[in-house]
Amino acid sequence: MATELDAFDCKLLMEVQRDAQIPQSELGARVNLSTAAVNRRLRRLVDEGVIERYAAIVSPEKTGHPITVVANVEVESEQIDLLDAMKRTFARCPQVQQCYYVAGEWDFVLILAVRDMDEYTELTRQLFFSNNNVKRFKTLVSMSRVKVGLEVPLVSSGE
Amino acid sequence: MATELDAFDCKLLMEVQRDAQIPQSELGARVNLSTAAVNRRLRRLVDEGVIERYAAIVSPEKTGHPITVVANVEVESEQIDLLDAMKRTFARCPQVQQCYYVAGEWDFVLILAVRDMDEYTELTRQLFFSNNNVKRFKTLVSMSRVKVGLEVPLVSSGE
DNA sequence: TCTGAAAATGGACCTTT
DNA sequence: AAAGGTCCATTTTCAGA
Repeated sequence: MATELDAFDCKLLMEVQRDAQIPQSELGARVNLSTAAVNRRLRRLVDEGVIERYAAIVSPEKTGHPITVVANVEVESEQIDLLDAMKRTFARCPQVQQCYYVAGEWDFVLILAVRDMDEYTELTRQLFFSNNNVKRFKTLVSMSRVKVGLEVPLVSSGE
Repeated sequence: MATELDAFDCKLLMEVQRDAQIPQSELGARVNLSTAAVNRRLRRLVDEGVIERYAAIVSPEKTGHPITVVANVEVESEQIDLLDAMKRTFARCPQVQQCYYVAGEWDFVLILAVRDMDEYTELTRQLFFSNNNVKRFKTLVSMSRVKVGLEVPLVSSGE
Protein backbone atom coordinates (compact mmCIF):
# COMPACT_ATOMS: atom_id res chain seq x y z
CA MET A 1 0.00 0.00 0.00
CA ALA A 2 2.75 2.42 0.91
CA THR A 3 4.28 3.73 -2.30
CA GLU A 4 8.01 3.89 -2.68
CA LEU A 5 9.10 7.41 -1.93
CA ASP A 6 12.66 8.48 -2.49
CA ALA A 7 14.39 11.39 -0.82
CA PHE A 8 13.25 13.81 -3.54
CA ASP A 9 9.62 12.83 -3.09
CA CYS A 10 9.86 13.29 0.67
CA LYS A 11 11.42 16.71 0.35
CA LEU A 12 8.81 17.78 -2.18
CA LEU A 13 6.00 16.50 -0.01
CA MET A 14 7.35 18.32 3.01
CA GLU A 15 7.43 21.55 1.05
CA VAL A 16 3.99 21.31 -0.52
CA GLN A 17 2.40 20.18 2.72
CA ARG A 18 3.47 23.48 4.23
CA ASP A 19 2.84 25.62 1.18
CA ALA A 20 1.26 24.39 -2.01
CA GLN A 21 1.76 27.67 -3.83
CA ILE A 22 5.50 27.51 -4.22
CA PRO A 23 6.16 27.47 -7.99
CA GLN A 24 7.64 24.25 -9.29
CA SER A 25 10.71 26.17 -10.41
CA GLU A 26 11.34 27.29 -6.83
CA LEU A 27 10.71 23.75 -5.57
CA GLY A 28 13.25 22.54 -8.08
CA ALA A 29 15.79 24.98 -6.77
CA ARG A 30 15.18 23.85 -3.19
CA VAL A 31 15.45 20.12 -3.79
CA ASN A 32 17.93 20.28 -6.65
CA LEU A 33 15.78 19.12 -9.53
CA SER A 34 14.63 20.67 -12.80
CA THR A 35 11.13 22.14 -12.95
CA ALA A 36 10.12 19.44 -15.38
CA ALA A 37 11.24 16.71 -12.99
CA VAL A 38 9.35 18.41 -10.15
CA ASN A 39 6.29 18.63 -12.35
CA ARG A 40 6.43 14.95 -13.24
CA ARG A 41 6.96 13.88 -9.66
CA LEU A 42 4.11 15.97 -8.28
CA ARG A 43 1.78 14.68 -10.96
CA ARG A 44 2.83 11.13 -10.18
CA LEU A 45 2.29 11.68 -6.45
CA VAL A 46 -1.24 12.92 -7.17
CA ASP A 47 -1.94 10.04 -9.55
CA GLU A 48 -0.76 7.51 -7.00
CA GLY A 49 -2.89 9.09 -4.31
CA VAL A 50 0.04 10.11 -2.16
CA ILE A 51 -1.15 13.68 -2.52
CA GLU A 52 -4.89 13.35 -1.91
CA ARG A 53 -5.81 16.91 -2.80
CA TYR A 54 -4.85 20.53 -2.48
CA ALA A 55 -6.80 22.63 -0.02
CA ALA A 56 -7.06 26.15 1.30
CA ILE A 57 -6.59 26.22 5.06
CA VAL A 58 -9.12 28.67 6.48
CA SER A 59 -8.82 30.46 9.81
CA PRO A 60 -11.54 29.38 12.24
CA GLU A 61 -11.12 32.61 14.17
CA LYS A 62 -11.54 34.87 11.18
CA THR A 63 -14.62 33.02 10.03
CA GLY A 64 -16.32 33.16 13.39
CA HIS A 65 -15.71 29.61 14.60
CA PRO A 66 -13.10 30.26 17.27
CA ILE A 67 -13.99 27.46 19.67
CA THR A 68 -12.48 24.02 19.21
CA VAL A 69 -14.07 21.23 21.21
CA VAL A 70 -12.94 17.64 21.66
CA ALA A 71 -15.80 15.26 22.38
CA ASN A 72 -15.33 11.67 23.50
CA VAL A 73 -18.27 9.37 22.93
CA GLU A 74 -19.12 5.94 24.26
CA VAL A 75 -21.76 3.94 22.47
CA GLU A 76 -24.41 1.64 23.82
CA SER A 77 -24.09 -1.07 21.18
CA GLU A 78 -21.31 -1.78 18.72
CA GLN A 79 -23.67 -3.31 16.20
CA ILE A 80 -22.25 -2.61 12.76
CA ASP A 81 -25.26 -0.88 11.27
CA LEU A 82 -25.70 1.31 14.33
CA LEU A 83 -22.04 2.29 14.21
CA ASP A 84 -22.26 3.03 10.51
CA ALA A 85 -25.27 5.24 11.06
CA MET A 86 -23.39 7.16 13.74
CA LYS A 87 -20.35 7.52 11.55
CA ARG A 88 -22.50 8.94 8.79
CA THR A 89 -24.23 11.34 11.17
CA PHE A 90 -20.93 12.60 12.55
CA ALA A 91 -19.31 12.86 9.13
CA ARG A 92 -22.24 14.81 7.72
CA CYS A 93 -22.14 17.46 10.43
CA PRO A 94 -20.20 20.48 9.09
CA GLN A 95 -18.94 21.46 12.55
CA VAL A 96 -17.32 18.05 12.94
CA GLN A 97 -13.85 18.56 11.51
CA GLN A 98 -12.58 15.15 12.46
CA CYS A 99 -14.06 11.91 13.70
CA TYR A 100 -12.06 8.88 14.76
CA TYR A 101 -13.49 5.51 15.68
CA VAL A 102 -11.15 4.37 18.42
CA ALA A 103 -10.27 1.49 20.67
CA GLY A 104 -9.81 2.21 24.35
CA GLU A 105 -11.89 3.90 27.00
CA TRP A 106 -14.07 5.61 24.36
CA ASP A 107 -15.50 4.66 21.00
CA PHE A 108 -15.41 7.94 19.11
CA VAL A 109 -13.30 11.05 19.32
CA LEU A 110 -14.67 14.13 17.60
CA ILE A 111 -12.97 17.45 16.94
CA LEU A 112 -15.51 20.22 16.43
CA ALA A 113 -15.21 23.87 15.34
CA VAL A 114 -18.03 25.96 16.74
CA ARG A 115 -19.05 29.60 16.90
CA ASP A 116 -19.70 29.58 20.65
CA MET A 117 -20.75 27.26 23.43
CA ASP A 118 -24.41 27.77 22.55
CA GLU A 119 -23.77 26.23 19.18
CA TYR A 120 -21.97 23.32 20.84
CA THR A 121 -24.86 22.82 23.24
CA GLU A 122 -27.22 22.64 20.30
CA LEU A 123 -24.91 20.14 18.60
CA THR A 124 -24.77 17.90 21.67
CA ARG A 125 -28.54 17.76 21.42
CA GLN A 126 -28.48 16.84 17.73
CA LEU A 127 -25.55 14.46 17.81
CA PHE A 128 -25.61 12.89 21.28
CA PHE A 129 -28.76 13.38 23.32
CA SER A 130 -31.12 12.58 20.48
CA ASN A 131 -29.13 9.45 19.62
CA ASN A 132 -30.21 6.36 21.54
CA ASN A 133 -26.93 4.63 20.88
CA VAL A 134 -24.87 7.25 22.70
CA LYS A 135 -24.29 5.94 26.20
CA ARG A 136 -22.28 8.92 27.46
CA PHE A 137 -19.97 11.59 26.22
CA LYS A 138 -17.40 13.90 27.70
CA THR A 139 -16.41 17.34 26.47
CA LEU A 140 -12.98 18.94 26.47
CA VAL A 141 -12.91 22.61 25.45
CA SER A 142 -9.74 23.81 23.82
CA MET A 143 -8.21 26.88 25.39
CA SER A 144 -5.35 26.99 22.93
CA ARG A 145 -4.77 25.31 19.61
CA VAL A 146 -1.11 24.55 20.21
CA LYS A 147 -0.62 22.81 16.88
CA VAL A 148 -3.13 22.22 14.11
CA GLY A 149 -2.38 20.44 10.91
CA LEU A 150 -2.65 17.26 8.91
CA GLU A 151 0.99 17.09 7.94
CA VAL A 152 2.40 13.62 7.74
CA PRO A 153 5.84 13.18 9.30
CA LEU A 154 8.36 12.77 6.49
CA VAL A 155 11.47 13.78 8.31
CA SER A 156 14.45 12.23 6.51
CA SER A 157 14.64 8.50 5.88
CA GLY A 158 13.22 7.83 2.41
CA GLU A 159 11.71 4.57 3.68
CA MET B 1 -11.55 39.76 14.71
CA ALA B 2 -13.97 37.96 12.46
CA THR B 3 -13.84 39.60 9.05
CA GLU B 4 -17.01 40.45 7.24
CA LEU B 5 -17.70 37.70 4.75
CA ASP B 6 -20.48 38.03 2.23
CA ALA B 7 -22.23 35.17 0.46
CA PHE B 8 -19.65 35.20 -2.37
CA ASP B 9 -16.76 34.87 0.06
CA CYS B 10 -18.43 31.97 1.85
CA LYS B 11 -19.11 30.11 -1.37
CA LEU B 12 -15.56 30.66 -2.56
CA LEU B 13 -14.13 29.51 0.76
CA MET B 14 -16.25 26.38 0.71
CA GLU B 15 -14.98 25.54 -2.75
CA VAL B 16 -11.29 26.17 -2.14
CA GLN B 17 -11.35 24.39 1.21
CA ARG B 18 -12.36 21.27 -0.63
CA ASP B 19 -10.20 21.81 -3.68
CA ALA B 20 -7.72 24.61 -4.09
CA GLN B 21 -6.91 23.68 -7.67
CA ILE B 22 -10.15 24.73 -9.25
CA PRO B 23 -9.23 27.50 -11.73
CA GLN B 24 -10.53 30.92 -10.83
CA SER B 25 -12.49 30.95 -14.08
CA GLU B 26 -14.33 27.82 -12.99
CA LEU B 27 -14.87 29.27 -9.51
CA GLY B 28 -16.31 32.35 -11.18
CA ALA B 29 -18.73 30.22 -13.14
CA ARG B 30 -19.83 28.41 -9.99
CA VAL B 31 -20.47 31.48 -7.86
CA ASN B 32 -21.46 33.84 -10.67
CA LEU B 33 -18.54 36.22 -10.69
CA SER B 34 -15.89 37.13 -13.23
CA THR B 35 -12.46 35.55 -12.90
CA ALA B 36 -10.99 38.92 -12.03
CA ALA B 37 -13.45 39.38 -9.19
CA VAL B 38 -12.68 35.89 -7.92
CA ASN B 39 -8.99 36.66 -8.12
CA ARG B 40 -9.40 39.88 -6.16
CA ARG B 41 -11.54 38.25 -3.49
CA LEU B 42 -9.18 35.31 -2.98
CA ARG B 43 -6.23 37.67 -2.72
CA ARG B 44 -8.12 39.77 -0.20
CA LEU B 45 -9.02 36.68 1.82
CA VAL B 46 -5.36 35.69 1.94
CA ASP B 47 -4.27 39.24 2.85
CA GLU B 48 -6.81 39.41 5.65
CA GLY B 49 -5.68 36.04 6.97
CA VAL B 50 -9.00 34.33 6.35
CA ILE B 51 -7.15 31.92 4.10
CA GLU B 52 -4.10 31.05 6.17
CA ARG B 53 -2.32 29.07 3.49
CA TYR B 54 -2.66 26.55 0.71
CA ALA B 55 -1.51 23.03 1.46
CA ALA B 56 -1.18 19.64 -0.15
CA ILE B 57 -3.06 17.02 1.84
CA VAL B 58 -0.91 13.90 1.96
CA SER B 59 -2.18 10.38 2.54
CA PRO B 60 -0.87 8.94 5.81
CA GLU B 61 -1.43 5.39 4.50
CA LYS B 62 0.53 5.92 1.30
CA THR B 63 3.43 7.46 3.16
CA GLY B 64 3.66 4.70 5.71
CA HIS B 65 2.00 6.37 8.69
CA PRO B 66 -1.28 4.48 8.78
CA ILE B 67 -1.88 4.57 12.54
CA THR B 68 -3.66 7.53 14.09
CA VAL B 69 -3.50 7.77 17.86
CA VAL B 70 -5.31 10.11 20.21
CA ALA B 71 -3.42 10.76 23.44
CA ASN B 72 -4.91 12.51 26.45
CA VAL B 73 -2.43 13.98 28.87
CA GLU B 74 -2.77 15.25 32.41
CA VAL B 75 -0.03 17.44 33.79
CA GLU B 76 1.43 17.62 37.26
CA SER B 77 1.71 21.38 37.48
CA GLU B 78 0.04 24.10 35.41
CA GLN B 79 2.89 26.52 35.96
CA ILE B 80 3.07 28.70 32.87
CA ASP B 81 6.67 28.04 31.96
CA LEU B 82 6.25 24.30 32.38
CA LEU B 83 3.14 24.34 30.19
CA ASP B 84 4.92 26.41 27.56
CA ALA B 85 7.81 23.99 27.52
CA MET B 86 5.40 21.09 27.00
CA LYS B 87 3.57 22.92 24.26
CA ARG B 88 6.84 23.51 22.49
CA THR B 89 7.90 19.90 22.86
CA PHE B 90 4.60 18.61 21.50
CA ALA B 91 4.52 21.14 18.66
CA ARG B 92 8.04 20.28 17.60
CA CYS B 93 7.35 16.56 17.30
CA PRO B 94 6.65 15.75 13.63
CA GLN B 95 4.33 12.85 14.50
CA VAL B 96 2.11 15.21 16.49
CA GLN B 97 -0.36 16.48 13.92
CA GLN B 98 -2.48 18.38 16.39
CA CYS B 99 -2.18 19.47 19.98
CA TYR B 100 -4.93 21.16 21.95
CA TYR B 101 -4.57 22.56 25.44
CA VAL B 102 -7.97 21.84 26.93
CA ALA B 103 -10.15 22.38 29.96
CA GLY B 104 -11.85 19.36 31.45
CA GLU B 105 -10.72 15.99 32.64
CA TRP B 106 -7.45 16.30 30.75
CA ASP B 107 -4.99 19.06 29.98
CA PHE B 108 -3.76 18.15 26.52
CA VAL B 109 -5.23 16.24 23.61
CA LEU B 110 -2.78 15.09 20.95
CA ILE B 111 -3.47 13.58 17.55
CA LEU B 112 -0.50 11.59 16.29
CA ALA B 113 0.28 9.89 12.99
CA VAL B 114 2.65 6.98 13.44
CA ARG B 115 4.14 4.18 11.38
CA ASP B 116 3.24 1.43 13.87
CA MET B 117 2.72 0.90 17.56
CA ASP B 118 6.45 0.55 18.11
CA GLU B 119 6.91 4.08 16.94
CA TYR B 120 4.14 5.21 19.26
CA THR B 121 5.73 3.39 22.18
CA GLU B 122 8.97 5.16 21.47
CA LEU B 123 7.13 8.47 21.33
CA THR B 124 5.42 7.90 24.67
CA ARG B 125 8.90 7.52 26.10
CA GLN B 126 10.11 10.76 24.54
CA LEU B 127 7.03 12.86 25.13
CA PHE B 128 5.45 11.46 28.30
CA PHE B 129 7.61 9.14 30.41
CA SER B 130 10.69 11.28 30.22
CA ASN B 131 8.70 14.39 31.12
CA ASN B 132 8.39 14.97 34.85
CA ASN B 133 5.38 17.19 34.42
CA VAL B 134 3.26 14.46 32.82
CA LYS B 135 1.13 13.01 35.59
CA ARG B 136 -0.63 10.42 33.46
CA PHE B 137 -1.79 9.86 29.92
CA LYS B 138 -4.31 7.66 28.17
CA THR B 139 -4.11 6.33 24.63
CA LEU B 140 -6.94 5.81 22.15
CA VAL B 141 -5.96 4.04 18.94
CA SER B 142 -7.98 4.90 15.87
CA MET B 143 -9.43 1.94 14.02
CA SER B 144 -11.03 4.11 11.37
CA ARG B 145 -10.56 7.72 10.37
CA VAL B 146 -14.22 8.44 9.81
CA LYS B 147 -13.68 12.07 8.89
CA VAL B 148 -10.43 13.99 8.66
CA GLY B 149 -10.17 17.62 7.74
CA LEU B 150 -9.70 21.16 8.92
CA GLU B 151 -12.62 22.63 7.03
CA VAL B 152 -14.42 25.40 8.79
CA PRO B 153 -18.22 25.18 8.66
CA LEU B 154 -19.45 27.88 6.28
CA VAL B 155 -22.81 26.45 5.38
CA SER B 156 -25.09 29.32 4.25
CA SER B 157 -25.64 32.36 6.40
CA GLY B 158 -23.19 35.01 5.17
CA GLU B 159 -22.91 36.36 8.72
C1' DT C 1 17.04 18.83 -20.22
C1' DC C 2 15.31 22.21 -23.26
C1' DT C 3 11.70 24.52 -25.89
C1' DG C 4 7.21 26.07 -26.64
C1' DA C 5 2.22 25.98 -26.33
C1' DA C 6 -1.74 26.27 -23.31
C1' DA C 7 -3.57 27.79 -19.15
C1' DA C 8 -3.92 30.43 -15.12
C1' DT C 9 -2.90 34.43 -12.52
C1' DG C 10 -2.99 39.11 -11.60
C1' DG C 11 -2.76 44.08 -13.07
C1' DA C 12 -4.66 48.22 -15.81
C1' DC C 13 -8.46 50.54 -16.86
C1' DC C 14 -13.15 51.57 -17.32
C1' DT C 15 -18.04 51.18 -15.70
C1' DT C 16 -21.66 50.67 -12.22
C1' DT C 17 -23.73 51.31 -7.73
C1' DA D 1 -15.16 54.91 -2.64
C1' DA D 2 -16.01 50.15 -3.39
C1' DA D 3 -16.69 46.36 -6.25
C1' DG D 4 -17.58 44.30 -10.93
C1' DG D 5 -16.32 43.53 -15.84
C1' DT D 6 -13.16 43.25 -19.98
C1' DC D 7 -8.84 43.00 -21.84
C1' DC D 8 -3.98 42.13 -21.72
C1' DA D 9 0.79 41.07 -19.85
C1' DT D 10 3.23 37.89 -17.05
C1' DT D 11 3.93 33.67 -14.83
C1' DT D 12 3.32 28.91 -14.35
C1' DT D 13 2.31 24.47 -15.83
C1' DC D 14 3.03 20.70 -18.57
C1' DA D 15 3.70 17.93 -22.97
C1' DG D 16 6.88 16.70 -26.85
C1' DA D 17 11.29 16.42 -28.89
